[in-house]
Parts: sequence; C-alpha cells; structure tokens
Amino acid sequence: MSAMNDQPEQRRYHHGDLRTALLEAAERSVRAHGAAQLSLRDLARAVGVSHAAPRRHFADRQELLDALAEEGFALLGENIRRALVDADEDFAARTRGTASAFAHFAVENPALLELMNSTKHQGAPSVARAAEAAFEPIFELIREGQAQDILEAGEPEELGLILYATINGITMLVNTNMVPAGRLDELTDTAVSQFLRGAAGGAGVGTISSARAGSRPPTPGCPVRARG
Amino acid sequence: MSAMNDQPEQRRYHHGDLRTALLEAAERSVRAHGAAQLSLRDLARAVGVSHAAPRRHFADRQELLDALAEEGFALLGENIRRALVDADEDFAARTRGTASAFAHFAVENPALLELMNSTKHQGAPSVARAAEAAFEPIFELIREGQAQDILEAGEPEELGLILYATINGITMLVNTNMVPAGRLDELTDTAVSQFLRGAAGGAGVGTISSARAGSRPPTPGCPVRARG
DNA sequence: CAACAGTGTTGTCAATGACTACATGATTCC
DNA sequence: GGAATCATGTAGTCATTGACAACACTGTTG
Repeated sequence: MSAMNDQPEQRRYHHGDLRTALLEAAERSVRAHGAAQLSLRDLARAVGVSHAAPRRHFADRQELLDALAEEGFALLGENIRRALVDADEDFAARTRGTASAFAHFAVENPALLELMNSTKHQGAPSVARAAEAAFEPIFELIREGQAQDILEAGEPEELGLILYATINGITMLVNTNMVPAGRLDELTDTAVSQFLRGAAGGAGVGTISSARAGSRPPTPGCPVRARG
Repeated sequence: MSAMNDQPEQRRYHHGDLRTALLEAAERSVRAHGAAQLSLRDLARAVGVSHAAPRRHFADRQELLDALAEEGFALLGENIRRALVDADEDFAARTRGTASAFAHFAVENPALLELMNSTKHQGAPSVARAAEAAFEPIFELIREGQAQDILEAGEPEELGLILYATINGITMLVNTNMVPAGRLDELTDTAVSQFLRGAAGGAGVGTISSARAGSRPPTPGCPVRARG
C-alpha cells in the first residue's frame, strides 16, 4: 500500500535498472501484504517512476508474479544446497537438514511459497525450469541414499518429489494456521523419519524394484527394519 | 467475467436466497477462472441483482472467499467419508482409498484447493473448523490402523496430518504443472505405500496390499501377521 | 396499523490494470 | 560526428472494481 520511499535521490530520465528495482520492491510488498495485494502502480511509486513504467519490463501483472515465483525457487534451491554442504556425511542427517531447510524457508516466506505454489503461472516455462532447478539437489540427495543402499532403488525423481511434497504440505498446514507453528519441527522430523523408513532399501522390506536392482543384496526374509 | 445468465425469470424485489445463489455462482466462477479473477459485481450480474446487493451477505470479498473455502473443506470431508464407507476392506486398502479420494478431489478442483490452502483466511475461525472436520475421518482412519497394530502408536493427529500433507503436496505438484497429471496415481500410490511402511507399528511390515491394483505389482513381502 | 429490521437499489469515489501516444536517452551505423 | 534506431520512461485515458452511503421495498411484530 503505502508507497515505501526507497531512494529519494533524484533520478535521471532512465532509471538504470528498473527491472530489478521493481522485483525487489515487489518481493518486499508480497512478503508484507501477500501477492493479492500487490499493485503495479504502488511499486512504481515506491521506486519513483511513472505508473506505466513497469509495463516496459513486465507486460502484465502476472508476468511480474511469475518472475517473483521464479526467484523464490532460486532462493529455495540455494537454501537447500547450502544446507547440504553444511550437513555432515550421515545420510539421515543430510535428509533431515534438507527437509528442515525447506521447511523453515517455507515458513519464513509464506507469501512467496504461496506464489510458488500458485496454479496461475502454468504458462510460464521459466517458473517450471526454476522449480526443477530447486528440485535437483533433492534428487541428488536421493541418489546418494540409493548409492549407499539406504533408500530403495528406483527413480530418484519419484522419491524426491514425494519428500518435497510432504514437507511442502506440512509447511502449508502451518502457514494456513491449521497447525501451530511450534509443531513445525516436530512434524517435519517425524515425516522424515517415516520417509527414511518407508523408502528404505537394502535391509528394507518389500522393495518393489528389488528385481531390477542388480547391485542390491537380496533382502533377508523379514523384519530387521531397525527401529530407531 | 461474462455475466453468466442463470435464471432470466423476473424476480421480485427480494431474491429469496441470494446468499446461496451467490455462493453457487462464485463456485462456478472460481472453478472456471480462479479465485483471483472473482468479481463481486460480476457475481451480482450473474445472479441478477444490483452490484451492491452482495454486500448484505458478505461484508467483504474475502468473506465470500472464506465461505467458499469452508464449503470446499466440507466437500472434501464428504468425499473422504464416502471413500471410507465404500472401502471396508483391509486397512491398507482403506488408506489407499482415502488418499486416492483426496488426491482426485484436489486435482478435479484445483482452484478450490488453492483457496483452501490460502493463507488469507487466517482470521476466519469457521474455515479452521471446517478444515478440522475434514481432517477428522483421516484421524479416525489412523486410529483404526493403530488399533490393529498396523501403525505405530502415538498421536493419531500427527500421523494423519503427515498423510494429509503428503497427498496435498502431491496434488499441488500436479496442479502447478510441475508433474504431469498422469503421474498422480503412481505418486500417491507409492506415497501411501511408504507411509504404511514408515509408520508401521507392531507386526505390520510392508503390508502393501494394493487396493487399486493399478501400476503397482503386488508385493509379497512378509506375511501379514494379522491383527488381534 | 405502525415501527422496524432485513434485504435490495442507485449513486458515488478512489484505485487499479491496461492501453496509447509521446519524450528522452543510449547505441549503432554510415 | 551525426543521424537513425531502439530501449526505456512519461502523461493521459478508459473501463472495471471494491467499498461505502443514502434510499426503497417488503415482511414481521408489537
């Protein structure tokens, strides 16, 4: 709403880097008031340009929102990658760290996540590409687990998407106030535990794809399923 | 957008049941064009009342959207309950049926789901209550599984929320076009399988009796050491 | 029958997204 | 070096919208 003055410095006719300035202002605005409240004219005021200037960089309100969503996926990907390099070697710990990084990013940027989860940017291939880039480290993590025979063999994509979906869903419960924020860590923690158990390979039971997994030692008769 | 004429019949000064008429028109509109496109004035036109009439029933645009979200949760709850009474086989099949019902509802009503997952209705306790009512059958299902010693003991709420979150997240991947719709069943299926394994308690290991004999080959795994 | 409350109507306002025509400045090419 | 050209910003305009206020119609209740 209120035209947040940024640089009251006088500006020449051309702004110089209006596009990024708009995106930055937009990110602040979305963060503060949600995507639905975002007004192009307000952004223009905030940056100090005329109301029609944004149109040179975003043909459409939606186009700007798409760009923001894209940026959101890039940020998320960064966060996940950082969490993965920081984490130690233990696969379970790495998975936990990844999930936690995602969960906290989502809860700290609810409006951005909502934008990323919006159905509106279906026509924007750039957003899809950004999303895939954010998923990549997750898939890579799954491959790690499979290489260590901690996860069942099969498409790493499949497992990765399920993990992503689960954490995303949990944060959504928190962000919509259906679950108190205090339960976030607890929920993601048990979700990850269940994921590790449910997608366990090697000692795991009932791995459907065990027939295909040549490198896999034959699964013992039953249980083992090391509990805890 | 286009003022969809409903009943061209002439109407008396008072509509009779404007509130529900508006909600019905709103549901159609949201389903067709998304919540962001919904216009109160357009609804008024569609129903054949003046542009200010809706205000008597919804103080606010958001209030109408909240009512729609509430209705969405009621519908979802119905669907889940129906799926549960229809499938009274073993626990795994019931879980699979529940997940499938949710997943298909979500994918068939993307805009409605987006509304239900919106952060904007945080101030509306009615929406929260409706959501809880929709969760209830899921929690009840979890209690079943725990009673049969197929799921680990603990708060049924916890497991139920995780299951809900997972399916919700998967449908979101489909609804945002990040995953082709054709993979919906496959993804929910393996997600449920993993859930059952990951949250397994007592004896039940790898009871993956597939109800929808879809893409998944039946897994022999371990003998289902029966409950009770 | 008269007050009254519920509901619908008309009128109005500021804000917005989209569009057009025009201005200014930077880049390129002769 | 200067002109053509293109990118970028500006001013003006329009239809639409949500919100609000003042007023009209109608059934109910005392």
